[in-house]
Amino acid sequence: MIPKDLVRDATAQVRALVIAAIEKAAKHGSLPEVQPPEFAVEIPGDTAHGDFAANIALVGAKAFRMPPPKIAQAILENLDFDGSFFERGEIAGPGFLNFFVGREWFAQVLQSVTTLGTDYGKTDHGAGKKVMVEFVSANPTGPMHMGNARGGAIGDCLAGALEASGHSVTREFYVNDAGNQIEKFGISLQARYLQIFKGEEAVTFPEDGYQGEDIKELAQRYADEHGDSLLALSEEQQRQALVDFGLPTNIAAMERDLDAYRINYDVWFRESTLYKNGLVEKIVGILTEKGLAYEKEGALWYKASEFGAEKDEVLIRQNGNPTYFAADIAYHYDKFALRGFDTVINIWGADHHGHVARLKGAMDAVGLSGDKLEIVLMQLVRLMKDGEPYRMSKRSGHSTALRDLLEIVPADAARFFFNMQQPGSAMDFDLTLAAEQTSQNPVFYVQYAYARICSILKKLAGDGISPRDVTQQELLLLSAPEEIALIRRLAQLPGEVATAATRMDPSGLTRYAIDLATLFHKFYTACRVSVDNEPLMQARLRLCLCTRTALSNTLALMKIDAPESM
RNA sequence: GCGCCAGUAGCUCAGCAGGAUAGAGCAACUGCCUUCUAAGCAGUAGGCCAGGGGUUCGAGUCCCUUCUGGCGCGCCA
Repeated sequence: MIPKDLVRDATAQVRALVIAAIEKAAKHGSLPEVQPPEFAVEIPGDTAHGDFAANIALVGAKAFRMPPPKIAQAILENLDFDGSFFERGEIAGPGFLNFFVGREWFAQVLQSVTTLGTDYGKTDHGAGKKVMVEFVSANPTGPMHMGNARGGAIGDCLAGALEASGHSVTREFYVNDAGNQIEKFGISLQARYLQIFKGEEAVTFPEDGYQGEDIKELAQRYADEHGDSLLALSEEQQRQALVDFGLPTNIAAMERDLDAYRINYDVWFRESTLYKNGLVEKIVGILTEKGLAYEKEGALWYKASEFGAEKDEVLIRQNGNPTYFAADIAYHYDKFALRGFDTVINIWGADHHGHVARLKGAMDAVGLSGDKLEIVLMQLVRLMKDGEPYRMSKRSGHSTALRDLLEIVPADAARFFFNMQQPGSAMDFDLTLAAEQTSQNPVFYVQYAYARICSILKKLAGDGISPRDVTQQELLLLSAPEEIALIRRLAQLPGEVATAATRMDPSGLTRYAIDLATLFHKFYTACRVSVDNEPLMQARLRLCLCTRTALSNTLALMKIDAPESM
């Protein structure tokens, strides 16, 4: 049995050791016989405070009715480290119990990384739970913008973290190919199309139409391919033909752009199917049956305020058309009730936060559980160039398209940058930094560490030296502070991945990668791999290989390349 | 007006669900390449964690409040 996560194992051991010590102390009478409280075991920021620390004495002051240092003392005296990773403990600060692992633990970490290889970092935290991540879901009436770019990077990397931590993941794109906006799309295309043949002045562009150049381009493409054949048809037929042409064109373009961004979906779900298969109707029926719908001013309303929303919401408009909200309830009903997802995660722009409570409430209302719906809200992105806000689109006044971004910034850098911050914080995307291949660019910093490792291996191979199996005894030769610090961080990858999944925030992974790179660079500066002491050289070579594995696995999970040379 | 999110070094951000002296990177300054990639490393400097109250052994972290910024509050999506 190969340990997958030695940090988790050691943490569990600390817990068990402490509990056992408390019981023993209670028997001797040095601690009162009471139920010990919940306590935390964590990795101290300062390694002088041990490898792991427990705050039991601090949180237990009330329960034991003793001052923390005394509690810590009683526990410490009863700790039995036999057969554990640990060799000693001590009391520090206001009453922390600090634990120090034996050197064998570090050797075991390297053995674990070596054996697991590309699987290192993966855990079974998720226990095979079915999770959907729905992200980007950009409006198919136009090109994707920066918000979609950020959502794409976050969603895809989060999906990666969920997969690596043992979930069964489905990546999904919701295509809004129905409703009002498609109508608007139709009339906009129609106006542009007619303008081509009748002149711009002859046809007034609708007030609330889509102004973008992309609409003009689509109309032009239709005209190029089909000429003025639409002029003979009815207005409705004109719009229909243009939508039937424009929608697939736009969707194909999104698919292509996302593919260049390394995002590939398992499912492209069409909103229109919810109308075709009657699911929207069914939802309205369910709510009506439960007495949660009522008529007012010719519309059908749902009592959203009874399920945590600020106010009631319209399901069916006066004109008989269902609202977007009605379709969204049906869509999420489909996700949970019909397709059986245990958890559904939606990545939304922060401007949709008003929708969160009512959609969760609606899940409860139709007899499902709103708790299983997780919404990750991300703040908007501001593009910066040379320290100033920047618009690079030629289309005046409009937001920048994802495909324009990818022409300037490599997908590697974009995916990395969008995941350097938590989704919840507003982001300035520094184009200058992301596009330039300089030392300041964190992506290159990390990739450089990887390339450096590869370079060492190549150099040694050129000298006829190749890595061989190393014994635990030989791994114990790694004792420099830089070596120990690097191994300690290597050990944390499985936990980092699991945390990213649990918190639904992949940004810890980019920080981890940067950290690992830093620690490797420090090791590189302090310790030479190619030394006369053969066992030590092999141990260091092993450390290099393990670092390469951890870096590579971290980047691979985010679909970021790790180049062998730079 | 009501609601949501945020305010930490000059700039961009961390701070692990309350813990030990508040951390990185960039920018600035000083050092380190005859040996595995200097796209690197070491060091210096930089802070009333927006302000004010509270909760307790202990608060950047939790509660209240004020200020500032962003975003919502459609029979739009």
